[in-house]
Amino acid sequence: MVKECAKVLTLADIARLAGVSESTASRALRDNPVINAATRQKVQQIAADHQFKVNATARSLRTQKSHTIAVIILFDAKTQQTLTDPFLLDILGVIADELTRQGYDMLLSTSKTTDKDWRSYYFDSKRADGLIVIGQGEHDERVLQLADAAVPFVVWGAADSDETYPVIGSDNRQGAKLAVEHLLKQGCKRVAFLGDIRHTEIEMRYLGYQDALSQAGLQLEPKLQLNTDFTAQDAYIKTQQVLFNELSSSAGSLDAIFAASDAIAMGAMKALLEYGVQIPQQLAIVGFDDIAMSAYCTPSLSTVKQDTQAGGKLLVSTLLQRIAGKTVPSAQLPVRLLCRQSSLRLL
Amino acid sequence: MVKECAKVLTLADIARLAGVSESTASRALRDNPVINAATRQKVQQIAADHQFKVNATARSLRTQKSHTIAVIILFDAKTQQTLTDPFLLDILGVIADELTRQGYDMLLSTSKTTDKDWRSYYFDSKRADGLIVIGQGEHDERVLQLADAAVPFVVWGAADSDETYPVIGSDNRQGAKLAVEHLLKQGCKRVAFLGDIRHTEIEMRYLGYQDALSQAGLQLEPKLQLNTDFTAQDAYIKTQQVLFNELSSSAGSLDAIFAASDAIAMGAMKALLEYGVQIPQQLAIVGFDDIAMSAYCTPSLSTVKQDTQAGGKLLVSTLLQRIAGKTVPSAQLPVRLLCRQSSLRLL
DNA sequence: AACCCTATTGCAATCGATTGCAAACTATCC
DNA sequence: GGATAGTTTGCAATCGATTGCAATAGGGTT
Repeated sequence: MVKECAKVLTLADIARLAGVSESTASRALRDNPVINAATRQKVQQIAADHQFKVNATARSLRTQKSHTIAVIILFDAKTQQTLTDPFLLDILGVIADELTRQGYDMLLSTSKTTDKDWRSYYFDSKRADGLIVIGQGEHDERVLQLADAAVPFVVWGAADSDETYPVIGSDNRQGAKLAVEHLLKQGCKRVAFLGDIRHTEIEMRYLGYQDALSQAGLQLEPKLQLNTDFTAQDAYIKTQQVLFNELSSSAGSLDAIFAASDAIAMGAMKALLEYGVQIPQQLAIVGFDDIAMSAYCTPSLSTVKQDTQAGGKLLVSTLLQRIAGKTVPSAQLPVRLLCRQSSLRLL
Repeated sequence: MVKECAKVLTLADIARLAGVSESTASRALRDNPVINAATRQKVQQIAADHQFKVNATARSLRTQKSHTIAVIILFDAKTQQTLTDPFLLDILGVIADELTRQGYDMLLSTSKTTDKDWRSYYFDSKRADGLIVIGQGEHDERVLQLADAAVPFVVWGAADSDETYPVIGSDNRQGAKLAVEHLLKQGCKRVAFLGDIRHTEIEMRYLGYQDALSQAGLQLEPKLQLNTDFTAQDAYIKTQQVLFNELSSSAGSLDAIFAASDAIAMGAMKALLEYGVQIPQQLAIVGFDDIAMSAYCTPSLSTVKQDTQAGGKLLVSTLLQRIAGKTVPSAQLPVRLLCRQSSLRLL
C-alpha cells in the first residue's frame, strides 16, 4: 500500500533550486553568519517548502559525530524478561526526554542483546557518541573494559571507591539507613533484608541497613538477608521459603522487612498477607524506588524515593560534558523516605 | 580521565595490513564468496585482531540503509510523565530483543519529543528504515500523515476499519467481553467502565463491554463510563469523585468495575478499599494488560492478559516485511482472561 | 601455441553533507 | 585610478565503506 512518491531531496537539489552552490546552501541551512542574510533566508525558505531534511547519515560521516547516545540497560541474566522493573521505565523516560531536549537521539539496548563488546559495537562503529549504562549488577567486567578505552560513558549505580568513570546514583546507603531507622522507630526489633547484595547498589543499601541496626545496638543476623531477583515473583517465593520460618523463631519474631526495591517489597508483602500476617501491625515493610504502584497497593507501600527526574538529567549532562572532553565527578542524589501504610503503626 | 588511545582503524587500514585493496577487504569481511577463501580468512583474522568494526555511518550512507528502527511511544499529552505504564516497558523489551535478533538497532523516542513530523525526522533524514508507533491515542493525524507518505511503519493499537497501514494489537473487544461476562457470571449487575474511549484501543474495549452487557440483557448506563488517564492516580481520583456516589444509588448499587488497564484498576481499587468497600464481595474488579504487579497486589487483580511476547515479535516481523516491500495485513492477537482474587466471589 | 573460461582482485565512482581555502565582487579611501 | 580591506560565494577535498566493471592470472582444451 506504500505509495510511490518523489525521491527525497538532497542538499544538491536545494542548492540548485536556490541557484547557489552546495556549500552556500549548507552554510545557509546551518545559519552560518558568513552567508548573506538574504541568501540565507531564501535557501531556508526553499528547504522548508520542500520539507528538506539533512541526511543524518551523511552529516554524521562528515562531522564524525552521530549525535546519538546509546543507553544500555543491564539486567540479571537469571531473569527471563529483559525489562522488568518499572523503575527502569521511569528513569528511561527522563533520559529520553532530556536527550531529545539536548538534540540527541537515543539508541536503546538491553544487555542480553549486546553481550559482546559495547565499545566496538556502539562507539568504534560510530553508532553513538557516548554511552549511558544503567545498573552495574554483576557485569562489572564490561564496564571496566569501557573505562580502559577512550569511550565517554556514565553509569547509573553506586560509586564504589575510586572509579575512573563517573557514576551517578542515589544515596543508597543513607536511604536504607533512613528506612531501617524508621522501622526501628516503629518498634520493630528483627528486620530482614531482601535484595541481591552482589549488585553494588544493593550492597550499599545493605550497608545502610547495617548502619541503622548497629547504631541501635542490634545484632546483625546474616540469615535474614536474602539474595532476591528484582522481581515480585522471586521475592514472593523466597519469602515463603525462608521468612515464614522466622516469623516466630527462637530469636524472636520477624517483625519488619526492608526490601531493596518496591517490586521485591510487593512480592514479599503478598506472600505475608496470604499467610495471614497483619501489615504493619505484626510486620512492617519498607521498599525502595517509589514506583508509581507503590502508593496504590494495599496497604500502600512505604518506600525510599529515588529522584529519577534529577538523576536522568544529571546522567545526560554529565555524559555530554564528558563528550566535550571535561572531567566530571560522580554524584550521589539525595533520597527521601515516604511513610505509607505498610510501615506506619503509630497513627 | 579518558586515556588517549590509538585512532580507530578504518577499512583502508585493514586492507593495507592485509596487503589487499579496500574492495577486497570489504568483500572479505562481508563473506562475499567471490573472494578466495584464504584471503577472506586472512582479512577477517586481521580485522578481528585489531578489533576492527565497520563504520556504521559510512556503511549506511553507501547502502542507503540505516538498519535502525525508530520506536515512537505516544502518550497522553495531559499526563506529565512520558513513560508511565508498565505495560509499555513490557512490550518495549520484547521489541528491543527482537530487533536485535534481526540485526537492527532501536531508536527510542517519546511523542513529546518529536511533535513535529516523524517522516522527515526519522525517515527522510535516513535515521531509520522504518517506524513502530505504539499507541494510537488521539494523535491519529500524525499516523495518517505517515500513511500518506511512502514510509514503512506499523502501529500497535486497534485496527479501526480499513487502514492503509498494518495495525497489530490484541483482540481488545473480545478481551473486554470476556472480562465483563466473567463479572456478570459472578453475580454483578452494575458494571462501571474506567478508561478513555477517545483512544481507539479503549474504545474497542468499551464495545466489548457493551457486547457483554447487551448480551445479558442489561441496560447500558453511559454515566458509568469515565474517561480516565492511564494512571493509577487519575483512576483513584475519578473513582472518589464519581463512583462513590454510585455505590448505592436509586439505580441499584455499583458492584463491578472493568478497568481499561491494570494501572487504572489498581488506582480504583485503592480508593474503594480505603472507602471500606469489600473486594470482591461487594464490588468485583477486572483490569487489562496483566502487568507484573497485578498478581502481587492485594487482592490480586483479575485481568485480561495481552500477549506482549507475540505482539512484539509480530510488530517487528511485520515491519521488516514492509520494509522489504511486501504488503502485510493487520492482525489481532488472542487474549486470555486471568481470574484472580479481585473478581472471584465463588470459591 | 593459441584461445577461452573462470576465479580473484583492484580501480574508481558513489552515497550526501561539510569545510578550508581561494576567488570574486563591492566598498572605501588615498 | 588604483590599492586595500571586507564581504560573499564556490571549488574541491574529505568522511569510510560499497560495488559495477574492468583487468589480471591461472587452468584447461584442442
